[in-house]
Amino acid sequence: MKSPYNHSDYYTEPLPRNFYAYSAPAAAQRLIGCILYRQLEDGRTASGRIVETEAYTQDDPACHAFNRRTRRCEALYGAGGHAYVYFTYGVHFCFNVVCGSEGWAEGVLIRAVEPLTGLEMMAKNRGIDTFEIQTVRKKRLLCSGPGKICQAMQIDGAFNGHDLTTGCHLWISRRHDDSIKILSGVRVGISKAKDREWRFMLEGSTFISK
DNA sequence: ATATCGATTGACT
DNA sequence: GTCAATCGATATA
Repeated sequence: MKSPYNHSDYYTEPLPRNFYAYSAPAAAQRLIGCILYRQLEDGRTASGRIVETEAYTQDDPACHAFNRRTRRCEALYGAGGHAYVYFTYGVHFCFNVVCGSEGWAEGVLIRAVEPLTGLEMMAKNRGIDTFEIQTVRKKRLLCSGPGKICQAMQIDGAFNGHDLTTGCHLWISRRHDDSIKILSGVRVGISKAKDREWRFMLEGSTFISK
């Protein structure tokens, strides 16, 4: 029952590889406002606007790839435009967009998304009553955190290394509005390099984490 | 082999 | 505000 997604629309087609060929802090800002798409095997889709990101680089003490090249963070060393998905706290998955060039680890953690379509599916995945997400306040519960996004959009370890430029299963499309403003701040939940202001947020969004 | 802790979340005081 | 859940990756020996 698979229904291919319609990529003829300028706004829904996946961003090309070169979109990601920037260092993480730059890529993290480029990704604000872009649309994250998830299509399940059965054809159902969910999407949301990326409103919060964080940058991590190989020479950054807070990065998983800081000490050495390990099995877990191998995907971070790939070419830009791939996914790095890891499991943390024994409970949650977190989704990163690999950026920069192959051989140098850089990634952007997607921390919060404004739900746009597929809200019922996301609510079900999050264990939230579909009737309740009518209000903005309840919509926030769907994707206002990296673990929540993965649970809502069914992103798990199987997506580690996934190519985001193919437009299949999981991809990102361009920003619709270029007049947005981006706020920055310190990253959340880390113990090293706390001072770097590598967290970026869409100004005015009510769908930020925390 | 064993110990520690984490790019989090939700429940509870 | 505090804290448990829960497990794999990593560090240390």
